[in-house]
Amino acid sequence: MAIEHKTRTQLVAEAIREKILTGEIKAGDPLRQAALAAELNVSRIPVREALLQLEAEGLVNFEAHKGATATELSASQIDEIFDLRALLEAELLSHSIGGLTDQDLIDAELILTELESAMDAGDTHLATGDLNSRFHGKLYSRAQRPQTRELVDMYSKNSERYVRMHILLAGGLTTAPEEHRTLLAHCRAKDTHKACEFLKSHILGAKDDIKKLLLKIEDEKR
Amino acid sequence: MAIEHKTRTQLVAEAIREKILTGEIKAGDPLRQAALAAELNVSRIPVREALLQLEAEGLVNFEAHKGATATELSASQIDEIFDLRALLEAELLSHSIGGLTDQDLIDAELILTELESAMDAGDTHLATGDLNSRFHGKLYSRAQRPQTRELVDMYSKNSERYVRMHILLAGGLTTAPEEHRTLLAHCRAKDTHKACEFLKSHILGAKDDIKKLLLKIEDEKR
DNA sequence: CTTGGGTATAATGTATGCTAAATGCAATGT
DNA sequence: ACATTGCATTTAGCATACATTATACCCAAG
Repeated sequence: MAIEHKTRTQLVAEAIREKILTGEIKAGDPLRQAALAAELNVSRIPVREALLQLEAEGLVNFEAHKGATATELSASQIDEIFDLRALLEAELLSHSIGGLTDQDLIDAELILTELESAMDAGDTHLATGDLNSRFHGKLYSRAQRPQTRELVDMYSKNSERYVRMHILLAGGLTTAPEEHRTLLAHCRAKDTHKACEFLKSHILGAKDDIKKLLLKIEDEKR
Repeated sequence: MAIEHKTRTQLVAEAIREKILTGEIKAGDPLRQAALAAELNVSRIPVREALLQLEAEGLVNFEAHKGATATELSASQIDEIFDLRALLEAELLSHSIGGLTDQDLIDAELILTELESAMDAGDTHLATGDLNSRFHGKLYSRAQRPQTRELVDMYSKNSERYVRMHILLAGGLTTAPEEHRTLLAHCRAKDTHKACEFLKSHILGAKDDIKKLLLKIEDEKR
């Protein structure tokens, strides 16, 4: 395997992205170029370029001459993003489900088992982040829709911090873990329609939970 | 209206975008930072930042240490993009159609009239670019789905150059202009289902035309 | 006390120049 | 003749330095 040279810009982008996703940088916080540059021991140029990338990912807003801030998603924006996710992920799944091999399904089940034991161990961070997206990703892996996939990944990443926040504040996932089992079963049965509809309601269900919480928080601000 | 100060980066981005959309820069062409900087009388920094933005828009590929190239869309990528557009634009329309006012519909019709006279005058550039997107935009204007809208605009822009290319090579639009009238009628009737289905087939029809041409070109390369 | 304008300051935007990586070519050895 | 290594050239990446813009503050006028 070839070693890869990461540019400073890429490293900086990863660092800032992580800060935003973990909540170290909260929504609305201003991102000062000079401060970040000093902290990461680089000049402002790679910081600026990283911020531009993150803007494309929807994690920061970049306003000319005013600087960057971590994006603050309103309840209505969350609403829209999850609607988009439902739409796009169902589309992906419908294109992928026919091509899923037995091995793919076994792999997905293994990830699910890991996910469940992570949940039992109380590691919601791992369960909702990496493992969750790996499970969904496995189901979409045969879609051969790279651009759609990219969009889906982007929006997943973008909503991840809100899912995490929800877990913190609500004290756990409300979406039942057995939903994943059901989804997997539909995929096994190659029942595209049922699988997609179930996936949509799975995503929209998560949305409703998060939105409720967010609306409450928005209210409390007044 | 507030006057707005455009940064060099924005100006450069617009300039390069235009070059790509008009075909002055062809798909696959390398974009040399120094050359662009010299041509536009700026330093390489705004050029770099503009290229990063354009990468987010999908118009260029940016590879570390190798430079940027105008994205080259294969037939299968075109396929996927138009599928996405059909999906997303139908979604937008479904959210917008109920909110469309009489005035909106009149405005849309006016744009359509302009579009038709531009077509009669042989100005396909204007008809397919600005006027076409303004017509569709008017129909989506009440959707209150800013993120979806942004995606749709991005993909429209991205496919525009292929539509133009198609017109050049095929000697005209194959999609009948009266399709727009039909779509408008469905919107007037507030028939969401019919309007969305019609819109989808409208977009997918355009896709097929362009894909055919693209496949032919790809074949001819061998 | 409020409002308007001008200046100070802090932040972003951009130019210049240096560093480092990738590519092509030539020289050397097999 | 071919592969391989090293060098030279080109191009991108980045740091430093300077220019420009926005904002906050102060002072003066109403």
